[in-house]
Amino acid sequence: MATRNIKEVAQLARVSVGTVSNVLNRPEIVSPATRERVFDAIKKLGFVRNEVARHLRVGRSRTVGLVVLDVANPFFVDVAQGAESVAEDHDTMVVLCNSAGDPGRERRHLDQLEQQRVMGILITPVEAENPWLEELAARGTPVVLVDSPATGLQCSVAVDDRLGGQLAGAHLVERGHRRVMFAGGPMSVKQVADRHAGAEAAIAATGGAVELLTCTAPALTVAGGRAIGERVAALPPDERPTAAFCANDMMALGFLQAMAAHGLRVPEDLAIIGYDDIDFAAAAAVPLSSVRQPRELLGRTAIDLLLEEVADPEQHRHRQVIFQPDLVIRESSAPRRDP
Amino acid sequence: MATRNIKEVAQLARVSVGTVSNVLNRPEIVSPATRERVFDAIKKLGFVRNEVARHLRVGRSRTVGLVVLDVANPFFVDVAQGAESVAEDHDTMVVLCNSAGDPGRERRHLDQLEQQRVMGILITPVEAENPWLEELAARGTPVVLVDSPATGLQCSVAVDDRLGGQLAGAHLVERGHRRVMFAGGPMSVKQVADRHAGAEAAIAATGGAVELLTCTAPALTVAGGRAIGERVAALPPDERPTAAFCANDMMALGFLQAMAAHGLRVPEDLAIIGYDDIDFAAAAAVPLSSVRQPRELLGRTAIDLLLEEVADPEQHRHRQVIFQPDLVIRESSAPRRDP
DNA sequence: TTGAGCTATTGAGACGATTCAAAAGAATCT
DNA sequence: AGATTCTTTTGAATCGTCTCAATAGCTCAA
Repeated sequence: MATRNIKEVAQLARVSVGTVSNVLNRPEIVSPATRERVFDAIKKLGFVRNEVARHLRVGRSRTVGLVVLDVANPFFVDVAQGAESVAEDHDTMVVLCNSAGDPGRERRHLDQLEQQRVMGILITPVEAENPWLEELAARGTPVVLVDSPATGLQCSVAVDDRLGGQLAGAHLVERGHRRVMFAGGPMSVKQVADRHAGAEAAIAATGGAVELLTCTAPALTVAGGRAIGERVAALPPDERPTAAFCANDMMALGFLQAMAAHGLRVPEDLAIIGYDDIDFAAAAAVPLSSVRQPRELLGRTAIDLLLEEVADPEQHRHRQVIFQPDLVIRESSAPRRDP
Repeated sequence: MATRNIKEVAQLARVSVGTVSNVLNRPEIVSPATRERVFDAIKKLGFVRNEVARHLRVGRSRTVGLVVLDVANPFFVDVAQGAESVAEDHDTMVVLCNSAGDPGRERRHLDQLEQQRVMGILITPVEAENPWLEELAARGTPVVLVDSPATGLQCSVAVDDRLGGQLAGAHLVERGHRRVMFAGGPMSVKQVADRHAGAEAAIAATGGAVELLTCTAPALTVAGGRAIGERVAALPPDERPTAAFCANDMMALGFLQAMAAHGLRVPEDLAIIGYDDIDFAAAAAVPLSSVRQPRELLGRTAIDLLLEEVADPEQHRHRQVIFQPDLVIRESSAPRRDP
């Protein structure tokens, strides 16, 4: 069935198109009688406003893009929900795009979003340095970095990953571990590098009493964690670390699975601590200790900054918001029985 | 910075707007020299094609909407990934919308998608009967139902939930359980009703030897499962079921948490089986038995059907595709030690 | 009766791309 | 040179809505 347009509505209601448009956008300036006639016509024809044409004319869109590193990671789903809850109040749509850690996919999503002339973009970039993002912003699409370091050139919302790493590292040290592994992903991902640096700092503070091994997987996924876990399980017991700090909870869950598969007990044989404190962390085979981030708040704040910039681009000053993570201790890093 | 348009490009390259458009859409019909000039101008100006205007003129959009019941449920994330993988090959965007089981939110998302004139909508509806969806389709937006019963009026992709329920029920019966609980959500959700009906059938087949209790939570979430688990844990041991079939894995995880919190052992004191076989099911405190659905395939097939309809609306015949679930047995429903 | 001061309505441009019939140019053949 | 074909390029019309200056209709006062 052909979709109806404003002109057909105008014809049926015997008014001009301008009036129909007024009924749609500023009903209060239209006399009640005509307004009624127009609404009737709309209903009779099943007219639905064409947002595309409206957008073209008005120039502003009512959607924002959210590009995340991994939709399968509940952390990002929570960030997205935070963003959406705010967007909803502003009658705005959030389109969720998954870069899956692939710069190519990320780039394609950004192109598409820019072509759609979205109101703005929230993004957790794959790579820390991204000139493309700056050009995008320079061409007029506001960008807010989410869970990512501030470059100063745009707004950003992040959690102090270095502090998070430090909390995790210090916790393991305090539990008496002397050989700790950092199970991470590509160090080109700033989050990973920072969490690692934090852990390193905590361990360096022991003055050499504790050793830090670093092992990386190609991606921060359950499979990545499992792969590293397999390698660890294959080590002779005396070379094996007694604790692992995983760059996120997905990896920690994979690591945990590998331990179980090889009959290693957590935390007795090896303690684990993850990062993000996703809801599934508490439900894991051994409830996971983790570094919690304010996930929804991250999303909410990001879109707040974006809306602020859109509302008044002239006066807007870019801001870098940083939240603090905190430690959630569960069974996976419970104190070791004395050896 | 003002965004450039085709006219500015044309001016700089000293050709007509028609030629620029040709360079963009059918470069092969433009002479190499002009093509080069136009590309140079595009690069110099940082021109980005306005997809909104293009869409308005051409009439077809390059995005499809996917409305799911719960983004926090990895099942739907996987369905979305399946859909996106196909969409990507067709240079199409999938916008993910979360109805969160709320008909109001669902309705608002549908309105928005229709106003945006998306190419089509994939949806797991909140309610089985939905006249609104039919009107939407009648007005010209193709709709494909996902993981939902076929109404015959549109395409649909589903998994046989009744069979799934039957598999789960039969499995528990076969394991020797005589008092089984179905932990579900609103029966108005067709999936829940069907899974329940399947379990009921399997149990009825025992000729009254097995008893089925039914308990529902307001939503199919971890919290919902936990709430039901709490109630069960509070029952005196001899009234307590010996097994629970949860309407999905999220609930099963919640149920499991409640058991652990009250010191009940799974599967010894109470066996659990979930539904969906999400990745986290295998990583749970007690690895969950579950009824597996072909999640990504569901998404891929749904968008295939949609693209088929869009490609040739005249000749298109609506189809109802149904997949078979299968049982994945893990520790949470391991055989009971003989009492 | 005329004019001023309202409110309600109108309708002619945008907005930025695509399309396509027609014109212009280039190449080939008589 | 002129006719014929083929290749490129042009530019006006179009998609559906919004905006805004202009107009119409009304009331009230002088």
